Amino acid sequence: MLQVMDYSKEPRRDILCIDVKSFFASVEAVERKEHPLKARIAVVSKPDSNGGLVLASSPMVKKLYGIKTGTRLFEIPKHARIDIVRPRMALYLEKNLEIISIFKRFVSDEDLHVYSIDESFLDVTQSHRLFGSTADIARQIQAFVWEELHLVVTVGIGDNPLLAKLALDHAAKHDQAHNFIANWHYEDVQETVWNIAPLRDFWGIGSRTEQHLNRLGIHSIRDLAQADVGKLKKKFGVIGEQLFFHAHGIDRTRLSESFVPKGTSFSKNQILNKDYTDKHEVEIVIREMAEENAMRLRRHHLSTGLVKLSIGFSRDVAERGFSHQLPIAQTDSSRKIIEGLLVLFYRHYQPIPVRVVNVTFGKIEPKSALQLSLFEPAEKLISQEDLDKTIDMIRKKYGYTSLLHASSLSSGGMAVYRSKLIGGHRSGIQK
DNA sequence: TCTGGGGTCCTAGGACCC
DNA sequence: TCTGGGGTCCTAGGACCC
Repeated sequence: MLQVMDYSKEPRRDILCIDVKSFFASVEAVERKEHPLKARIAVVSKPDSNGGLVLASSPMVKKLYGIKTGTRLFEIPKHARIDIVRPRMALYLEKNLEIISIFKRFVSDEDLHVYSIDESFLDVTQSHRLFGSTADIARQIQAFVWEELHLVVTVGIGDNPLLAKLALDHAAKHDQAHNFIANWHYEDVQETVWNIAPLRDFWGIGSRTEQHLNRLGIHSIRDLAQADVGKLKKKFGVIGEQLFFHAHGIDRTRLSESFVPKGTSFSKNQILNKDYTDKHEVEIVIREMAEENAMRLRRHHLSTGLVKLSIGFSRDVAERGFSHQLPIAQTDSSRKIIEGLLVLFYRHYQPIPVRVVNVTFGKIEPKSALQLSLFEPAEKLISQEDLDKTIDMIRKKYGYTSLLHASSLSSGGMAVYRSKLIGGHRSGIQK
């Protein structure tokens, strides 16, 4: 007996999920006046290190060498005729904005949800009178993006955001014959959604959840749709229930309601170029990362009330590392933030080689008036604040490298290197 | 010799309160 | 005399996404 859903009460919207084919690599191709589908480019996170990671590769590179996102640099054959390119995040961000401006010709702001640097959802239910059918709108967007930017976009169409996203990932991206557009609706779930394999390719299922499901005898999306919801809920909590409904193509998210940018945390993550055995060198890295993150706070007139520090140990040891957080008085002061992080660091430090450092600020709030602490004389507080602002101003004008704390100049310091990065990647902007 | 970086959400267990 | 119980908040860890 097949478990099938009654879709008559489910929302039916006209949702597009759009992404740019091999976005970073395609932008690089266009910059070189090449056709994005014919170019042979791989954008690699750290081209200088064998451990560098492919962030995007041209369709041709995928086809000829099987190189895709996540491939390591050392896995790329030496003889391969591929341009290995350093990421230019600032450039991609610019192109992203141009593409979004094209979307806005077709939908109002509330019906647009920018999901990532190269993926957006559009609810075009209200756009038909002006622009025609859903498929017409998809084709017009493709045409505009091609004419104006020479980029190829792929479009998934569905009754809700999930179906649109699945249509995009599992059909549109691979289907050049149909002009990179795919349409999935409730009626097609059994022939489309249920056939997605392996499990981990499904949105929301990673390798861990796949293993867990396998242990429960669930090996396909069809199996998942036939499973006992009660049991899933018991094993996975609310996620279990959600997985079950997703397997049936059900998703009640309304774009116009869901689009509430959270923005509650800022984080900096860094895999060090070697294992750090000297705790002072780790401290310096923490200071730098905190400083950069604090600059970001001040630039946006925000403050944090919670600092988190995660330390990952070297792969050579059995221990994994630790992660701790500490509430602090709402602040944007580098000094206070660093103080909190170092409390965490020295409270939990063990003499084990460190390879990964993560600094996160939580409880981010708009900065109101100057927040005075009861325990600190007001004058001292203000002067520290002025100092931070001055430092930021100079850095904004002359670049991060123009002002470094003395500690950053020792061998553990990577601030200079990192200053050339935006979002962890080279910005491509000359300082 | 091989470790990207920036996010969000969920959960279990403990502290604390009434 | 009693191993109460529920709510809320916090923390650490895990899992996922692009």
